[in-house]
Amino acid sequence: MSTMSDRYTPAEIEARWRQKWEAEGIYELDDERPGKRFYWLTMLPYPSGDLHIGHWYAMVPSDAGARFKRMTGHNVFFPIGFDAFGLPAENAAIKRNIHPREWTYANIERMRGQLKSMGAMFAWRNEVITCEPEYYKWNQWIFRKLFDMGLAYREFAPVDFCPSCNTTLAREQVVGEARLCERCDTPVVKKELNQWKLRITRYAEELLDFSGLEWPEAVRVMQTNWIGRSEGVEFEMAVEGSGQAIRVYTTRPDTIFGITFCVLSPEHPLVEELAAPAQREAVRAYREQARNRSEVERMSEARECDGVFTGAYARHPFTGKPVPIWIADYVLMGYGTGAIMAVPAHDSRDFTFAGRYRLPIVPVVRPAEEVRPGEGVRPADGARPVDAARPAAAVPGGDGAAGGAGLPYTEKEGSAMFESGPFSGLVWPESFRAVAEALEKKGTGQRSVKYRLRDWLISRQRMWGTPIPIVYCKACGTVPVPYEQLPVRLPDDAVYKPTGESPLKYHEGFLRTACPACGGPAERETDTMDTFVCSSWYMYAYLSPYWKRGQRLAPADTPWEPERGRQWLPIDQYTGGIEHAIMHLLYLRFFAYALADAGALPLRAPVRRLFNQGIILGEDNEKMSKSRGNVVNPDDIVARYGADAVRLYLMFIGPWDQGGPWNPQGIEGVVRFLHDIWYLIVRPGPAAAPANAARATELRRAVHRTLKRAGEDYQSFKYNTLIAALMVLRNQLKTCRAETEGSPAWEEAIDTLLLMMAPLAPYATEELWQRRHRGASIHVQPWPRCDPALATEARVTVIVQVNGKVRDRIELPLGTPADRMQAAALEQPKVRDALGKLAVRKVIAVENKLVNIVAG
RNA sequence: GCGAGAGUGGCGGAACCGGCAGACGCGCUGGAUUUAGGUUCCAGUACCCUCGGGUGUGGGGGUUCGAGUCCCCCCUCUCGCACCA
Repeated sequence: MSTMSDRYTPAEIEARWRQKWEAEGIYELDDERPGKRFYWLTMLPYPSGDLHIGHWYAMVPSDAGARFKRMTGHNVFFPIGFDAFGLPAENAAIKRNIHPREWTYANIERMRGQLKSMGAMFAWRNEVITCEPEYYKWNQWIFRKLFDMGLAYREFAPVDFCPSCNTTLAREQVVGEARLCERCDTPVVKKELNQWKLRITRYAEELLDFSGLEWPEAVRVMQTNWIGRSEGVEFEMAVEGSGQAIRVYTTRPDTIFGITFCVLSPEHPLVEELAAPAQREAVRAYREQARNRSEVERMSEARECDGVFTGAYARHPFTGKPVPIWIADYVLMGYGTGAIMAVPAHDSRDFTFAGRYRLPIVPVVRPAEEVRPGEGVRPADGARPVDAARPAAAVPGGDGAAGGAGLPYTEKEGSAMFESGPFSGLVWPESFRAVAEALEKKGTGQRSVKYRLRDWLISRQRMWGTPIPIVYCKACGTVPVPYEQLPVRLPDDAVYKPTGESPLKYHEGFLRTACPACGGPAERETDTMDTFVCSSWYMYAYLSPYWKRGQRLAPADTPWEPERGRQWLPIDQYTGGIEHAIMHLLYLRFFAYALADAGALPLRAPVRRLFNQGIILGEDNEKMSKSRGNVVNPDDIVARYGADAVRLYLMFIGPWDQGGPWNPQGIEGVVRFLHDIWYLIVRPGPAAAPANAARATELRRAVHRTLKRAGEDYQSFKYNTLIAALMVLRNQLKTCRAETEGSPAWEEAIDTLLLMMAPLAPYATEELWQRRHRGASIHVQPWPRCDPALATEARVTVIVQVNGKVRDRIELPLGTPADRMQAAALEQPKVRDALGKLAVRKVIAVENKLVNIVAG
């Protein structure tokens, strides 16, 4: 200590304290530590090999929040781990002819060091690596559990396939209108395959319930839209000349009298049967075309809705009139019943379709105020037989001219039915209810709720993932691997070839097994699980990593120590990127429901409070990417300025949820700030001026004002304004140093400043704290107490306006009553000047703020 | 098209419930120190101006004693969803 330099040398200081904290384990999980338990979580990183500035931006402010929480008396658990399965490892393995594990663990090794340089209070002893068999055995256990509960099933169906990643994807992993792979931006293709899915749709309704969750509005809205609940009516329409009926689904039963045709999805099972002999060939050709249509074609902007008449007619449920049945690929088999009633006057897609094939357009709802009482009480004439094979002009009454301006009219709020028989005049939502009830009474329809959410496809044709614990036996069929035989391990000697196929398919040792049911020869499932399975429950695993290591698993187990779960769950604060709004955050909630129903999890809402940080952009305000050459390497900046400066700067840039561009010059400001604090403490000040009591009191007020502000800003993650407030205090300390240094006020100011800064700049504050106090770490100190009397000013500056323009300012004691303020204001010479000859009409006085004199 | 969010100096951004617009920082300008550059320190920095003041928060209207903030209309940008019946 005697040779201690007075220079600020972050590299030396940071290495020293990092070592000390680690040796003392001050950040590790400790059930016995006093204080209310608080589980603070940042999303676990993928071990890509290099820590990106984006990782810093995600984790550093999160760490600051966790540290503040600890200072305010909480027993904080802030774990970290690695989401270690995934395709990049496999690609690297092929390229270098090594095992993906080698690549992955080398990256983890490197990233651990980088993560540690951040100076975060991670509880490293609870680290979890998801590609460990002791971790993924629980993925398999959970899969098995879901299988037993009927929540995991295998289905042969059209699925999205990424030709570049050579694997199928979940619906959530297909992005945007162009339908690109979420990982590699390649357009996905449709394939029909046998795939394992998790029945997330069973929880659709519950997933819409966010009550009690402090989650950002944006996430709640996105998830709600993704789940896409709609309330409608499903009803039967008899098909003429056959015993069959088609079931259609609509959310607009009030427009039912406007039906002019029906549309089945090309894949609808009844199509073949219904098609009239004359139309059979056209129907078959269209189905063929729809099946082969590539995604690109389907999405091309020039594409219009097309379809083919089947030659069959359905009967309108109320009028009994025949309605032509078409097939068209704008109707999807995967939603509703795969069949619709088409009301072109009140649905834009039906409208386009009707326009193209010149089908009639019959309006039956319009704004309520435009519907005259008693209008159109006779049954509508909307559904006329149409010989769609001939041009519409030749169809009696089928010239589509009934439409006119203002169509399609799709508004439902405030709309009323007309020309709809007994329903005419009914206004939404009465109109919905009345038609729905009528259909229900007939016995051919019932109200029905549909969701856009699809089941989660988890099969991946990749090797570096959790093997799906299923065996296929010629005799017994699909057999789940028994709990006690888990884990099904990945082979260590798989051969990686650039064929794009999973090596598991050719690994005899893995593939060939004995059927758990009959003992006969059987084959293992070679698909692995989506890595989002790992991240759907890792937060519980952190509590007791690799629980039941080396032990046999049983159905009644819990993948983590149950007592720990009861003590520490739910996660009190979760932070991470908004890009996970749908996938990870939806799967996580689904898993919580499923695990709770399995009796494994003691709660259904796993995350109480969520915060999404923004994205840090390159200097050019663009997303960082190697191709743009605007990537900021945190290691370089740490080497130059120290981790504390990088931490401070990332939090100073702007609101955390906003992200923003990295300005390489901007960091200088926080570097100066750190230097200023450093030299205020370690170097003797200027020759002391006589101690000044008034200055000292002023300083104390500033300190407590800042303390109040800092506490508030920490809680709402407003680090940018928090740091600005600390800088203001720094400026004041520099100004008043000569007159206050050495006084109790000065000492209080310095200690308080260090404590307020500790969560932001853990290294420098620890070093300075230890130089002043020697002993327990600054990071186990309590948050300083704020004196509210000092935090508020005794006197306030009141502005005086004349007709809304500022003319003067007056200093008044806090809480001066309005009439006294008014009197004081009117006495000011400047105010008198400004008033001149004007007569005072009115005076508005707002306590502690302003006086506005209205004159004219 | 639907949904969400955002438009404030040269730049990042402040501004609680409607009450001094531009805190804090970067950059820039001038000065001091320095052989020079850098560092550091001091002063200045929204715009216009006849130095009294005037104008300013994407544009236009409105409410109010008073609007960046509230209401209506419009424009621009970012994100999410998009044949979901």
